[in-house]
Amino acid sequence: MGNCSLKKIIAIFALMISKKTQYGLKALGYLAAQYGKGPVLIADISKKKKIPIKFLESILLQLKQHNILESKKGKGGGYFMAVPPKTIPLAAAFRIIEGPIAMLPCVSLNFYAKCKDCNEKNCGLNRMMILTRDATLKVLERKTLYDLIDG
Amino acid sequence: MGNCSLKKIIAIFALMISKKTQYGLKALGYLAAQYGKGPVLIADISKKKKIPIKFLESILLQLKQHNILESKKGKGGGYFMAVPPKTIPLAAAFRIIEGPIAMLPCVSLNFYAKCKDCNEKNCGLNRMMILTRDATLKVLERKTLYDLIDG
DNA sequence: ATATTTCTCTACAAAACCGATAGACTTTAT
DNA sequence: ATAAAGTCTATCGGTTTTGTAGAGAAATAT
Repeated sequence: MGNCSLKKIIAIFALMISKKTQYGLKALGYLAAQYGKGPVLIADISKKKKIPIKFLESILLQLKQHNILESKKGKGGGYFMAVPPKTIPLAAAFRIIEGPIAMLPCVSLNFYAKCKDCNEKNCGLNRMMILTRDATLKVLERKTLYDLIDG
Repeated sequence: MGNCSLKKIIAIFALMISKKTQYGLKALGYLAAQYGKGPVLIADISKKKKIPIKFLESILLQLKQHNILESKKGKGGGYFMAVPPKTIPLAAAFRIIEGPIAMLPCVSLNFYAKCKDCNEKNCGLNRMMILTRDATLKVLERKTLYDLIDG
């Protein structure tokens, strides 16, 4: 049927960043706003930003393992930013949270693999994807976690 | 955290492009190159571009239903571009095959959906995603199917 | 008319992925 | 010792992606 429910429309978002990344960036924005004020409870972030707590836990942990966040256990503990928010480009957070799961090999420098059946020196698609990639990176490398702060 | 290499970031953005979109855009590049030369067999595109034929069929059909391609049945039939390749922005093809170009529903022009649990007037993430959306669109609206032609 | 060619439509299914949760474990403060 | 808080492992169900199979419909050639 031609009837497109909202749910269906959302479902066809293929280029959309994942829920995980949305959660992660929202959490980072929140922690950026609290920078210098001491540890923030996972439960607090979860509540304020409406993020499922166990899911959030794993995201924060991952960010800690990549040295964007630090944590403190036990009473009075929590998560907090390891460095000033302005020093972390958005691109860095994206890279950590989204992770290298799949890719278009022929536009990747790090996980590069030649397109089989395609000479990329010649490939129109390759050329176009590089252009859009660079346009996006130009933004995400310039903006930082500080820019994620609400308000 | 200063050492966020360009390489890894690139891998992440490449990962957002589905197989379907790769196939579709490659096929369009091929058909763009054959513009004005009459119908091209699905089987021919499949063979030349190494795309699974039944998968390709559905993609081409979808593009036809959105008036980017035309087809002709029977002997001497096949698929061909409905209009000159230069008149179709990449963004149009992208939206048909993959869906929205924005990375979040709440910043999408053509597939907008409101964030629940988030006042987007205030949302830092929303602001950043709008910036990236505009950067990407600037490329994809300017470039056309003609630019997908190999060589 | 009939056979052939070619696109069209419906159905299905394996595999991968995503979002989310449960529960036990470790570390820290008091 | 106890409670608070993050850490780790394991898993689950549902959705999406990728791809296949096969019958159907339309155009063309003979």
